[in-house]
Amino acid sequence: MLKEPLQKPTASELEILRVLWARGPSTVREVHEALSEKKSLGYTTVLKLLQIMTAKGTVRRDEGQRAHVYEACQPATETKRQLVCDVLQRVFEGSASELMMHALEGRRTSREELDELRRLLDECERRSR
Amino acid sequence: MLKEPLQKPTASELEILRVLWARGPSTVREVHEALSEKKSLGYTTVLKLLQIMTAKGTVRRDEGQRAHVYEACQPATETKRQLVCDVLQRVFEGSASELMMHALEGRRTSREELDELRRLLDECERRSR
DNA sequence: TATTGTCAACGAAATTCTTCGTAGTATTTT
DNA sequence: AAAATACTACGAAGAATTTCGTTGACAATA
Repeated sequence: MLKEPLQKPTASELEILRVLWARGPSTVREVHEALSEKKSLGYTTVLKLLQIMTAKGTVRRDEGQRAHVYEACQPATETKRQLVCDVLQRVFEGSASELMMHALEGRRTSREELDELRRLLDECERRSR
Repeated sequence: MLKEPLQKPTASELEILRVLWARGPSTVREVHEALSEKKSLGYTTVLKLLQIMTAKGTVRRDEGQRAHVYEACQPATETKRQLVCDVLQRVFEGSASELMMHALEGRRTSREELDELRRLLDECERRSR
């Protein structure tokens, strides 16, 4: 059953995806070790999650070696886009500026970040013209 | 048990909150009718959700009338900030510009929206200086 | 007042998520 | 080869979510 990855990853799945994005293709052990630095989590828990994600089509695996190597099916940027679009719709009715407003509010934003944001707007504008 | 609303609302709870934010204090019937325009949902489902949310401290209710009147405990802006901060951390490791990048990507952004975004950045900068 | 309609409370089923324990198999070390 | 180690598969328990049906109280109406 190869389903399109229309469904967004759950909280736990996202944590695993982040490891895979950061490390690239990894074994269960490697993912488990990476996650263990942040929180206590059983090895088989990670294994099970990866098996579920494989079934969902979120990740694929290379069974060539005894320790299967897992890899995200979608590029990080695509999944991130999907996740942000989801809140954009569900919380802000599609208004990017409202989203931005709440993102900037309640946190100090560095000079660099502000510059970067401006650069993004410039680019977006150039592209739309 | 009055718990601080540290927990983020679930998907269904958010839908209800959005109605309460838009309408202001409302009865179960009113919330149900508002939601019914978008999707089919039983009356008691909405009632139950509101009862759960009351228990969690997400909403409070006025039992003065036979039809209780529900109201969000937190202002919309506070909950929205919380939700966006959550993805900001969970998905983008706190980088607002990365969040923005993915939000702008994959959708046409209107001139007005861009202007508004620029205005937000100006304001943010002014405030931080 | 008898009937009909409205409402809250409760329980509970169905689903999804999260987390592991156990068992079995393959590999490596003694 | 025997023992220890590393892995996958499977099942399942527990928690959280979502969705209603049913019941009983109250109110409006005929």
